[in-house]
Amino acid sequence: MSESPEDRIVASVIDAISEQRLPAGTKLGEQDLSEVFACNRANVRRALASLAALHVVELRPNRGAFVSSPTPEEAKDVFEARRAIERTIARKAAGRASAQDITRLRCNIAAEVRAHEDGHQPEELRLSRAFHIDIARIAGNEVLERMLAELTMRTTLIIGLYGTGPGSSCADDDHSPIVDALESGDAEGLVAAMDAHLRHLEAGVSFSEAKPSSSSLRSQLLARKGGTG
Amino acid sequence: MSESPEDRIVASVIDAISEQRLPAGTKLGEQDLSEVFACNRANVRRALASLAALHVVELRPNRGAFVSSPTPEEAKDVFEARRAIERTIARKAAGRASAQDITRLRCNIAAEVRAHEDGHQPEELRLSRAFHIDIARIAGNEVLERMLAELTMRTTLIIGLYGTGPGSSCADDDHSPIVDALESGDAEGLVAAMDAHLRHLEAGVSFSEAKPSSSSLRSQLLARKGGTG
DNA sequence: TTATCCAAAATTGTTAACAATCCTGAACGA
DNA sequence: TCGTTCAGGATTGTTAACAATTTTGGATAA
Repeated sequence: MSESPEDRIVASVIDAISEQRLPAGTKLGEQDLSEVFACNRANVRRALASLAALHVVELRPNRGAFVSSPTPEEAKDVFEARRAIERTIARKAAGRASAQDITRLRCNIAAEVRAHEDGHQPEELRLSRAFHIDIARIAGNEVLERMLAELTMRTTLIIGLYGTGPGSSCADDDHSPIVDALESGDAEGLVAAMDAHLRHLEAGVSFSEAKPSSSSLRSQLLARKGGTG
Repeated sequence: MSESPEDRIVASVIDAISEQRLPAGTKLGEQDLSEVFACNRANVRRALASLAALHVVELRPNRGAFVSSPTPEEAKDVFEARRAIERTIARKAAGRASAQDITRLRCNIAAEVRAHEDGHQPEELRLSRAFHIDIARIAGNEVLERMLAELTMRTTLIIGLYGTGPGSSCADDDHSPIVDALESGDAEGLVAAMDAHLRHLEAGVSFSEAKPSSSSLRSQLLARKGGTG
């Protein structure tokens, strides 16, 4: 334990965004955050600076911090960068996955299917992200893993802003062929499966419409913390 | 104008590291920074949080902030990630460079050669980094560009820590073939030239030795600012 | 000499108060 | 009705003082 308040804020906000509890554009007031996380404003401000450096948050001087709203341009760049990163990760992860890794990934997919059938989209999104990050961990490059973590989070924001229909997120079981290729050690097959999956994901967004949104910050952030206090 | 103190600190520290004025492990004291940049400690602390999020700095609780010291493992990961990013950038930049871009890049190379002949290594390093980032800008993907900016900075730290000999940094004119391929629009040739360059760069480091270092923070940071005031 | 201890100095971490800016909403006039 | 103006409240930005921790340097003893 003994995690600094700053780290807790950063992790919680990223988690909340990754599960679409915090939509793009949400204002992150300093007072609110300091109350939710039981710390002083100085810590909040440092956390917001970190989040801004990670492109999670936009800081507007004298206005406050807002969850980033990727532009269509930015969204295109994020997808392209993600394809490049995931290709590299896939090629490296092939032939390096243990039986235990495969089991864990299949278990993750099962949970995804369950969440999908239950119509529990936030959980499904969280699991999908965990799936990709797990593969990055198997690849064994922490720098790439961290980059992917950032890009998947931004992808979630993009889908929340420009996604067409709830089913297109990660629903159709693109993940199974990925694990199959990973298990058989077929590097090029894995790269192809991953690329197809990402292009499928990208096809599910349309930049013609933008969804404005507002939400009550407090409840969205508290969802993942012990809310009894 | 009208740049926040925090942004100035972040930019200055990154610049200083990119020119090897600030070696790995240098302590960045809050008092020192607040005096150098004429601002209060709150701003310094926020800037350090941002720098930590960018892996420029390590924060040790109750100890302070230190310029990151990449481990050999991390160095390997950074090189690998950089190859992946630069390949993608190169493929995209090919066939998209204007005549003006080519001229600017050749001009940059000329300046690099001059700096090299003058034995002015910091300037050479700065120009080499600018060269790569310029190509990223030509590629037109800001996300990849920002990632490369971070990776090149970390590369500089790695070379400073583990580089063998001053000549191996970027000296041999690997950059000219890159511009040639870029000019002729030969995407695969460009990728190959870039990859060869990066592997050449990577060959210039050895993890058997680590160079301890210390430096006087103030002078290193002030070098790039107007020191007359 | 070398190791240990301890007080003083320096540095980081926290807090609260104050200043500056922005947002809200009602009063006012065209 | 519609747009403007302008206090009042809320929020962000700044500052200084204080607390907690680490580092430093010398005194002491083996």
